[in-house]
Order: sequence, then structure tokens, then C-alpha cells
Amino acid sequence: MPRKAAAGRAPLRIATWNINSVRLRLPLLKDLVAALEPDVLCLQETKCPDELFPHEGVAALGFGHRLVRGMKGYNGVAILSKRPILLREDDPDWCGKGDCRHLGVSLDAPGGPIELHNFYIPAGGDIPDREKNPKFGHKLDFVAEGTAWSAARPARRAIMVGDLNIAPLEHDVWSHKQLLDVVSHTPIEVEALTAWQRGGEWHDALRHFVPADQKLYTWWSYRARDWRAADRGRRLDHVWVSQDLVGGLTRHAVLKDARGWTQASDHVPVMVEIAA
DNA sequence: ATGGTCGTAAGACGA
Repeated sequence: MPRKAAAGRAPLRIATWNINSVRLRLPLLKDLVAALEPDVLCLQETKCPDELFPHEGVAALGFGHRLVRGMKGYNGVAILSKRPILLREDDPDWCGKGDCRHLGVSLDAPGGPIELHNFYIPAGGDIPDREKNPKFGHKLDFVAEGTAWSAARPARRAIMVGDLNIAPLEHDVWSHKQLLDVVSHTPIEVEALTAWQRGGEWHDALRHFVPADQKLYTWWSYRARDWRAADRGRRLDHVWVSQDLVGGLTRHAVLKDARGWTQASDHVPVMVEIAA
């Protein structure tokens, strides 16, 4: 994809992908880079302790700057960058669990530092009731913490991305009606995520490009016999930008092809280009 | 049809 400067600033490409094991799917990163050419790539569900992170393979793709926050078996996030990144030391330990679901950095962008946050919000289990299912409670608590965190500090030159595990709009799911009781699209989750977005004055960068009445998915279940034919997707992966960056948005991509790759993740990479 | 399939890591558990 050719790059074109906008608003007098060089375009910056930020991508996000729930990779579902960085060690297993390391070879696929090469295809992602060829397709999207991201300057910064945020990963979720790396499922990799920091001492085992495949730094060499990632560096070979041009990501000279890397910050990882992983653990054994579950969760894990990473930010891979072609530009310098600096860890934000003062960010919260979400729900006090130390479970590697967030990484915040200061990114050296063409027009000055940008605050970049990479999130992996809890999936929330199967039953949408916090009394019967503590995992659902954890998810709601996490989103509530995020809401308070954003509201306390207005976002300037800020981007947040990641697997938020909530599909907020009617056309972010294949059937609004059939998913109203399914974790990821219940009204309580949708309201909670919308409150975070509203209170933090975040702008939904993907819906900036794709009208709300058009279907848009970033995840298709492994359990479908034929994910493409059924097309029962959900938009669980998001890019939000602060209002002062909205005017710089130049393009986006949802790499649906990646769902058909050999040994695919159930999520596909999402990219936003922004003059920043 | 209340299933189905993944990854981790070695039997469940989380998604």
C-alpha cells in the first residue's frame, strides 16, 4: 500500500492482533507485515512468559523496539514497534490481578509522543451473570476500572487498541437478536463499554471508516464448520483514538484473509493509519 | 442440534 502524507505529517500505521500464541504463530507475522506494513503492532494472548518471547524472529521483521508483558499459559500482551517506545510506569494493575492484560507506552510518533495502550479485556466466560459466573464479574469490573481511569485523565494524542471482547453495535455481530444473551454482546457489556468510550472521549476509529449500518467483524469462532460460509462473526477488536487525532485518520484495514491462513488465529489483524 | 475447535501443557481450563 502506498503511503501518502496527510495534514503535513507522516502517516503512522498501528495494527492490533489477538495472535493466540505468539510462539505458534510467529511465522504468520511475516504475512501480516507484508499485508499491512505496520509501524507498530500490538499483540494480545501471546501466551508466552517474557523469558521465552521470540525476540529474534520479531526483530528480523523490522521491529527494533519491543515491550512484552507475558505469563505462563494465559493472556499476555506485547507492543512491537519500528519507532522508539517507552514503558509508562504509572499505569494500573487491572483488578489487582497482575494478569498481563495491558501495556501502555509513550510512542515516538512523527508529530511528537503519542500515548498508546494495548488491552486484552477478559472474555468473561459463558454465563452473563456476575453472581453465577465470577469471570463475567471480572470483565465488568475491568471495564469499570477502565472507565474511571479514562475519565480521570482526558486523552490527548492517545490511542487505545486491543481485544476488548465486546461487540458494541448492532452490526458488530452477525445477529443482534440472537446474541443479546451471549457474552460479548449483552446490553450490560455494551453499555459498560460505551460508557468507557463516552467518558474518555474516545473515538471509534474503525467505525470512522465503516458506517454503523454495515456489518464489520474481526473474529470468527473456531467451532464453525465453515467460518467463511457461516460468517457468524463479531467485532471484538478495536482501535480508539482521542478526539485530537480523529482529523488525522487516513485509512484502515481488517485483514479478513488472515482468518483463512493455515493455522489461523480466531481473530484477524486490524490496522489504522493516522497522520500523527 | 446446548454441540462444535483451538492452545497450553500434560489434565483441565480458558476462550
